[in-house]
Amino acid sequence: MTEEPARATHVSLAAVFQVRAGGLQTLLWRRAEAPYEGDWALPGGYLAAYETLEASIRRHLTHKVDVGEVAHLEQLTTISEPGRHPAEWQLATAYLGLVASDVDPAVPSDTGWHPVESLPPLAFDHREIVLAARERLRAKLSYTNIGFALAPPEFTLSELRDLYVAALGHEVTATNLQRVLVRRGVLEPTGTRRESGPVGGRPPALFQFKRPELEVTDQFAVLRPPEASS
Amino acid sequence: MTEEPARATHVSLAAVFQVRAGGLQTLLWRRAEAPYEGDWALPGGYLAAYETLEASIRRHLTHKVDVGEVAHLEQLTTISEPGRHPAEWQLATAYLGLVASDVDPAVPSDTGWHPVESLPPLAFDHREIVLAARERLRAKLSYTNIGFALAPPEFTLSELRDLYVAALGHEVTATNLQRVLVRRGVLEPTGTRRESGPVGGRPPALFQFKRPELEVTDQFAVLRPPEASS
DNA sequence: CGAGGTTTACGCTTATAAGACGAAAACCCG
DNA sequence: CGGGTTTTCGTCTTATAAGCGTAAACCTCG
Repeated sequence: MTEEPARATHVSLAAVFQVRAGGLQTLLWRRAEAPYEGDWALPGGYLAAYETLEASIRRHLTHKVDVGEVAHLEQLTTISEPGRHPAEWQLATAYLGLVASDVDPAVPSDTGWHPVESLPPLAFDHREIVLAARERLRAKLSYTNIGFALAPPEFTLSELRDLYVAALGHEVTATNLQRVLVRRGVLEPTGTRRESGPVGGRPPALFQFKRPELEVTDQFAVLRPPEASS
Repeated sequence: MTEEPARATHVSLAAVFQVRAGGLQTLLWRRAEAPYEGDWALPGGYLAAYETLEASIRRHLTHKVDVGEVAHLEQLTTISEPGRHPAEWQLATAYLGLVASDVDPAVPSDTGWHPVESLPPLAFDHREIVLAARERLRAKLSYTNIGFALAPPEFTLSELRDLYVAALGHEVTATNLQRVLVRRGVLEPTGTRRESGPVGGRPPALFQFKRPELEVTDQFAVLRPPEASS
């Protein structure tokens, strides 16, 4: 029995976040065709033959933003509700993308940044995807070094705190942020300090993330194994 | 421009775990056809037209195990490497399934349980999927109440500890396990105690999980917001 | 019926991590 | 040089987890 299996179309989508104007914003483009003509949508598009999902989302992102500016990209989930597209049977694999706050990539005229706090009407199930992506980001800020993808190469603790505040949506004290990140070994001072600005005040020390690859802090593994004694 | 997008085949797969004989084991079946004829493989199969991925994996699991015994099922990731199937362009969405330790579901003759510690040669990329699923399980044991899906409705602390030991692969002290889980409010004593067995010893108290739905402990959100003062 | 063995339960102590707070440091401006 | 501002650092308090020892509750066997 060699029946032909059913084949759905498949798209890759990405919720690309950047902290702008003190808030978390996501990249959207305005659809010019039905369905959902005129609504805003996530960047993405059809998977090409023999193409990897990650290659696909990178290819489609290229049309909306310089993909070199996307500091982090990870798969979230695959959505398969048959009614998610009104006209065809289409699966969607959602990605989370992050852009550092010190760049302002050029985007086409149909594309722009929108605060996640006040999203316009979105096409398909894209609103749910954006909110799920934000939850993933918030969770990972706690137990990984994913903050490196939101921050410039060098930054002061106040600037980093502002990024965390924007992404997490609640206050963060710079003191504790420093201790937590330094203890985990993901943050280190560069040794230099910024020339003080026009407002005065003590010139802040500059910090950087030690490694620009995603790392999970295993410190949150409660019931962890007993220390291997030397 | 209304080009036809490319369409891959799509399968759902599940790494179904159960603690058996003191170790974590996964459900495998032996392939009778090429490719990978004779190798062991994860349960799963083609996605049917207009079928949800979760419905698909449940349908395929039915052929290998009583799906009613699967206490937890969650999506892991979607794999799209074009070379993962030697003959066709096939995507795969992997699931993690858990079966409580007090049941022994009937399985077909081509299907059996295998210790994750010593897997036989597996077809396709199924070995990686099993190991990734185990990592997900281990992580979630620390910050969710997912243990309910591995444990019987009622259990002693020693039994629960044995389940955690088997799943985590390292020692766990019953004292700390109890304190951690009770503090999080996921575990509660039933009030009854088990009649003592033939070995003697103090009869243990019986416990149960409060809620059989997956819950995430937000306690691991470091840098959490300041307490809302009343 | 009591001693010894076994398993569970519980409380005390120690270690570590996080949050709160205030003082000191380092700069600007007038 | 004094006042204002921002950063930095240390300390105190609280919360959580781990280690450990002892008590409790049951069995069996002599």
